[in-house]
Amino acid sequence: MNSKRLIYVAGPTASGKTSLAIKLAKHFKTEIISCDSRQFYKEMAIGTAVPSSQELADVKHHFIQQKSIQNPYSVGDYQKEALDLLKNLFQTKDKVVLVGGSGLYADALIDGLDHFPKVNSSLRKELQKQFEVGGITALQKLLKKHDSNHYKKIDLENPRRLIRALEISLSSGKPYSSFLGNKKAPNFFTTQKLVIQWERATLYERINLRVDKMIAQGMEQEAKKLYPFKEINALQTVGYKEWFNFFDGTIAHEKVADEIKKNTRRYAKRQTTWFRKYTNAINIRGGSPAKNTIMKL
RNA sequence: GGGGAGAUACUCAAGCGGCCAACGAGGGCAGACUGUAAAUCUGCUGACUACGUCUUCGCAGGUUCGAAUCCUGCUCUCCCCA
Repeated sequence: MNSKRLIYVAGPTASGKTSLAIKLAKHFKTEIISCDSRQFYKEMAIGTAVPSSQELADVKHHFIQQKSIQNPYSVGDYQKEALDLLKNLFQTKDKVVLVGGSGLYADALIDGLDHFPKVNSSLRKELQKQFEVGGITALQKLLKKHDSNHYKKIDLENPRRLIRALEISLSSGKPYSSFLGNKKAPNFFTTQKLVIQWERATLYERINLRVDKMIAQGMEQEAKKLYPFKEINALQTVGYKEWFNFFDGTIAHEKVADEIKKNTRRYAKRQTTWFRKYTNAINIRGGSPAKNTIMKL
């Protein structure tokens, strides 16, 4: 039996993951790994509700504010880096806390990730162009030709998915699906997932409050600074996109907050859907664990 | 007081005799997800004892085999003239 344990604090945005994670990390005298795909970036602090400087001082955090939006960073990169870090941490700790709302990133670390070959970026642009010219059917036809297996399984209406499968297939000369299904979960630790849950209405109130707080903290200025880089992937993010729309003149200033709130609700919904498949998770209702929960960890 | 326009599902908004439980958009709800993931995509959205039934298009009548669509009256809203 493996004595090393990763405790993953999951839950939708604004559910209180940060404070629970800190509580747990302090209790176990350990450190925190973030799996929040936007808190990675040092340029995005206010709009991603990064932990406060006090919180960061209390517990050592990893993957918070350490990357730049200028450097593309993928789940694959994260998976490798976080796994190495985890190995290191488990040298001296029995427990490590993972926290963040990016389910894909958490799963990649916990369950492993298949290895895919590198893709040159011009290929994606090329496929993107084909999509613009020939529409979704152009991509569908291509995929049918290059990976008829995956063609049967994939969401054929989703250009992103089609392009990804195609860029792998085309650049490697092997079908995308041939790279699937070989992943192995790391075996030097076990994982306990905690999912924070709130009544829908309560969560929405928390989201609204958080957005108002972000705006009060100067979210607009932060977004303004990043506006020149609005095409960058990392900035395809709730909260920033809406400000960019305002700077573009697409939406009125007084509508920005409501739009952010709405899109944050939708994001939270998608997260909830993702976490629903964590069948062995401990549900933390109302954000704080029951007395005996910590014992079980 | 006179003239005109309009009232459609949660909201906006098409429809102008049968193909209408009613186009579309928004909002909401549910779902998918292997390097763009705070991204991207899909489905549902009158009610129900649901491959069928029932009740809807301001209200009340009428015409018609048949109306959200035509007629009459009423109520309300908006605009113009007094």
